[in-house]
Amino acid sequence: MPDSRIPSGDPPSDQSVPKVVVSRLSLYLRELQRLQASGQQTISSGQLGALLGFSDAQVRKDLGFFGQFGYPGVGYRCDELIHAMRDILGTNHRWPVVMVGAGNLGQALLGYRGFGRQNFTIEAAFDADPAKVGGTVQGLVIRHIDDLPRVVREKGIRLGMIVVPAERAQEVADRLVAAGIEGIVNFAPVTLALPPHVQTVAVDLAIELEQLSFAVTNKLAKAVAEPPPAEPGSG
Amino acid sequence: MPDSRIPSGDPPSDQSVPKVVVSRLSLYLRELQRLQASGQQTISSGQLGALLGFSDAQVRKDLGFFGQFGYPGVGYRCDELIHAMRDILGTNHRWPVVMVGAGNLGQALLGYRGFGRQNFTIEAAFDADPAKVGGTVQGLVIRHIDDLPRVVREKGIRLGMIVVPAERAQEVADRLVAAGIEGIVNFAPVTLALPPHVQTVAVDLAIELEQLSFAVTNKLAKAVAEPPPAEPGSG
DNA sequence: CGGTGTGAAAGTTTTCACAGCG
DNA sequence: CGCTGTGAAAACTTTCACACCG
Repeated sequence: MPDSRIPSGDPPSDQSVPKVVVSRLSLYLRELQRLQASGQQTISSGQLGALLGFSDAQVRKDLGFFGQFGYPGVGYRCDELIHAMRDILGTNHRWPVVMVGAGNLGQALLGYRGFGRQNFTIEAAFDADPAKVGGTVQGLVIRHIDDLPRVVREKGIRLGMIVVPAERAQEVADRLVAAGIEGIVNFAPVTLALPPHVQTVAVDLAIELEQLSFAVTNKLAKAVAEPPPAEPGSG
Repeated sequence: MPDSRIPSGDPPSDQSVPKVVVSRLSLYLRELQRLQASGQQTISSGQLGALLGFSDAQVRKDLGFFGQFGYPGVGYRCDELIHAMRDILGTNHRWPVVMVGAGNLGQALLGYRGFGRQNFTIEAAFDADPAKVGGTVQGLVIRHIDDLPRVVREKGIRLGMIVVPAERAQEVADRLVAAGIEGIVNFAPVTLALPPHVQTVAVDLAIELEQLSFAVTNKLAKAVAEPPPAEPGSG
């Protein structure tokens, strides 16, 4: 991997943006939405950073990749910044998603309300097990995986989630790619081999615990993210 | 965040190890276990890297943080390296884990077989909902969250998972910390405020899709250079 | 040979520090 | 004033390249 950057054709910059910046963008957005819901109108880079354990400079630098959104002496207007960030991340429009694998985890994901809040909808769910096909989960009929190409085409779906056992994940990935899917979230604990034009994000639940195991074992000192209001005057 | 490094008191090095190295370690381990299961005895840094999209030098450098594991001209012996990596990550011994939140996702996690393979066991599950407490999910009785401190103490549990709605996550985190938990995997879409000695790993399912949305959107934007729209801020 | 381990170089990301603005 | 936006410096991570090994 020569580079962790991303080609970008965005108006405010023709430069590439580091992946880690985009991941922080999602955190900023999540925090901003919470602030907005609690009625806050504006926020400074320092405040936003403190909530997430980042420095003020980091917040400003990250946003600077995409344009100028702030007001000197004031900070950022929550509503404006939320709209801008959703434009950047692409979540101002709805994303229909297909899911393959209607086991335990897949069924739970079908019921997860958090996707809708960010404009993602699981439009169709698939499985290869005849015992599951035709059944209804969370109001959605499970379809046979052979229907995947037709559904993807008819509904113009670009994103997919893989929630099948490790042994079947590569095969499912191949079918998603063949059906025209452009991005995959992979919950199976394997690394997928995919053509370079297909984007992936991997989530391995056991690895998350493993990272924690290391951290706890090595008693990592965390120098960050202590936002409770115990600190009176920060000046 | 002044530093993403980790103080380590390990024998082979008293140097600190970047977090990103530890995350790759988990990927190496996962791949090695797959190779071992398929009967492969040894593997070179180049082969292992190719399976994961990393360079040979990266693999060697990463391993080099922890010691010398290879044989020049041969590569690494899968069984030896697996054992060494599990020692480093701390998964050569069993980790009992508590889970708080027995909703859709929590119940699915109780049934997830992947944890056991890496030596994690969900020993107890908790909820605050009286309708759920006392019920059995995946063979485990759901307990009331008030029992948390006692169970954590009696079973010597150090890790916890938060699988409750966003609004309740901080309160649950506080209770986990009060009970003596040292590391938390947080599935709720909020950033937790925690004392620095408590480790966290965050998994936000909507954010994973959001990252994909960005990647897919910007990969396709090629020769589309439009004039910058008038920005509000201090331009 | 084919491969590891590792300094040194190259490249990337974060922090610093300050001009400038409302 | 308080805060943004941003070059420049510092810190960190990855890649290179090569001595050395079986």
